[in-house]
Amino acid sequence: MNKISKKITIVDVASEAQVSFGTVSRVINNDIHVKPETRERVLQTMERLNYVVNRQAQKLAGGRSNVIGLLVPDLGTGYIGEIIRGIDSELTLSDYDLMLYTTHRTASKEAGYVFSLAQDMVDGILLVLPRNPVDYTGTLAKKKFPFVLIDHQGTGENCPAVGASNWQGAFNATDYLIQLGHKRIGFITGSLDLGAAIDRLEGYKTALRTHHIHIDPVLIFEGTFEQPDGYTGTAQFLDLKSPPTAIFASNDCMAMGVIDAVRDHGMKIPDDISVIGFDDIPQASLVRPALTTVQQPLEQMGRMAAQMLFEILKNPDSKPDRIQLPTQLMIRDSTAKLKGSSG
Amino acid sequence: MNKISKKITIVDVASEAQVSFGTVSRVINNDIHVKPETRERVLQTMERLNYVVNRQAQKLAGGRSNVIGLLVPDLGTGYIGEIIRGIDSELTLSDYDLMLYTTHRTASKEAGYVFSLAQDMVDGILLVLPRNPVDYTGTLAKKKFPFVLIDHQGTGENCPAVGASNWQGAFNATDYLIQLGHKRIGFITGSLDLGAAIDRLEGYKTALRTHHIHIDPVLIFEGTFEQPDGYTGTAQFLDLKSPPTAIFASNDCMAMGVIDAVRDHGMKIPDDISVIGFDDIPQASLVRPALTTVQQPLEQMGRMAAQMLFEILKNPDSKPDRIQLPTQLMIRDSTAKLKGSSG
DNA sequence: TCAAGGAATGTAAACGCTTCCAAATGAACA
DNA sequence: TGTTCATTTGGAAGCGTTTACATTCCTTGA
Repeated sequence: MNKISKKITIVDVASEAQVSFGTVSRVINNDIHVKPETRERVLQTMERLNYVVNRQAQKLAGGRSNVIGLLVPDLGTGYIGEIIRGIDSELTLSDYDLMLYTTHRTASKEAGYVFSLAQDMVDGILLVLPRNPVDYTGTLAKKKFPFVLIDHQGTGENCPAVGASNWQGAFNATDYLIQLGHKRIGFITGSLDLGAAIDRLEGYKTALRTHHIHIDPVLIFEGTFEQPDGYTGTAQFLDLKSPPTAIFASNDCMAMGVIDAVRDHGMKIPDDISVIGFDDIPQASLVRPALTTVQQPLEQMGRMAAQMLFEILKNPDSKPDRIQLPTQLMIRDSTAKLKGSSG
Repeated sequence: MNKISKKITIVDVASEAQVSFGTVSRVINNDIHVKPETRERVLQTMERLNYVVNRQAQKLAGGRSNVIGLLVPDLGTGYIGEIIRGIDSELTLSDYDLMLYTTHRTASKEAGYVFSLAQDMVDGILLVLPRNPVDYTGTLAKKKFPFVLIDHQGTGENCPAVGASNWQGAFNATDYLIQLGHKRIGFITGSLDLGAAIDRLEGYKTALRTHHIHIDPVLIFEGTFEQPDGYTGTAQFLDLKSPPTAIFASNDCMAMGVIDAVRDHGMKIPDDISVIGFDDIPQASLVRPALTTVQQPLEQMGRMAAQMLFEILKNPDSKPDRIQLPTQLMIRDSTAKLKGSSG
């Protein structure tokens, strides 16, 4: 109620509660060595004074800051948005706050800079898809800085990571198309420097092999996970003498490009051509026709990653864990039985 | 190259560069009183030692932290995502980092708590759409804490804010429908505790009045900006004896609900009924038929807000500015001339 | 040649906390 | 009653900065 409410510190709380500031600090940190009634008195005083701990000072003095960092490549696609939601929902249950770094933003500076910066801001860090994960994880592991990789790309290192079963997802999707009678299936890859992209490609290939279908290199277009790749690849496919009857894009963004290209060619989905994506971003169920896609549990991945990080923070010596969440084929309206197929 | 690369501080830099740490601090802060050659030497030493300033300590010692906060209600709709992208792109050009707070996450605790927390973490804060802006802005203004409101709701206060011309956007959209020959136009409102929602409703009403069209209360459905409202409202409209021939939803999310409801009623868009949304979220151009909507420059709003905040940070006494960005009608495929209309 | 004054640099104190060690208190036992 | 040991509390040092003030150095003009 004072004119200018000056900042309340542990010293203020201490003098109000008739204890030393050391004791107040102990209360804050749930130290055992405080008499219950003293603790209670201090807590009440903190309440009454609207005391809020200064995390800067906490961290500076060698404690935790109760802030975790999230490093993402960009905010473009909704893909990240889903992951953030998962993280956020986990944060709700904890006492942590979130610091957001986008790598494109700091691409100019070296990765090391970001980390140095992050390291004394946050207690741990969550990493989404840095294109070149080598430096990142190496640096962090060396410094024993707590981190978890999201949608990891399987660098040799043995570090905590949560990902999805990309291989299985791609296999199932391809298999499903084959069940529908499709034999010529175009595939648009993601950035092949990413483990996830490779796994998807392999899943596709394996499904074809399993059904003894020839893997035609002409039907594989190398993309980069960006929407235009879907368009370009599809345009290329449709110019073939023997074009595919179905197209499997390595993510939903590219699938949107595929849809546009198909439409621009005057063909109809799914009547003339079936389309499958990967990720199940929010848009996927909204476009018309609704996109059949492989659901990647993005939100859950974010949630799990946050959980894992908290676990590591709590118990720094826990051994690195690698979690793989199942993907699920979401059958919607962009796929159909091949016309004239007996399948 | 050392085994354990211990943290480099200004003291290390100072001793390496043969100056006192005070001088190093001066270099960091671009203080005039440093001999150019000394400055150069210090800068080179910092470079060589990979020195990175500790922002915790900076802030603690009374300086800035070079971190700004962003307080958003949630991460649901892509609406926020667009805004964040704008902010982020502005951040790229600056030396600031971003702290993300979601209010739902802290709803349990009082708003004051979040602010106390934020205030000593960040230099300034960007606010998106807190449902009850009163407390927030009041508290902040009183403490003279730098902040900018995004997509503001016009509380009486005179505080820095960037918004969009909701009224004009709604007017134009309604006017356009009328030009197409529509006379019975359903309107689904947003949460009417928000200024933006009210402005949109008023724009709609004014357009009708301007064309001497009766404002039928039956054609106004009160929603909350959530997708299901669009569905419910539309279902209700279509059950009317004299149903609307066009529906204007106060945001794109609800428009998606409208589309679903129309489809479920076995009617076609835009042949049987025209639909307009508001916001132009990324999905809008992706759904089929592509949604005609009022483009709200979300990314630009984020960008402007960040700019304003930086400006305030640089010059704390600059007078509060209220920016209103123009909205734009994006005509796509969900609207058409009224059948049998001579318009 | 010397004093005066400004430019450049050094230094102590403070920011709000944690942590470690020392001091005080109290309980249990002989 | 005194001793011992565990529990609880107090207080100093330090985290990496900024800032205000003190000091040193160099110019300049008489």
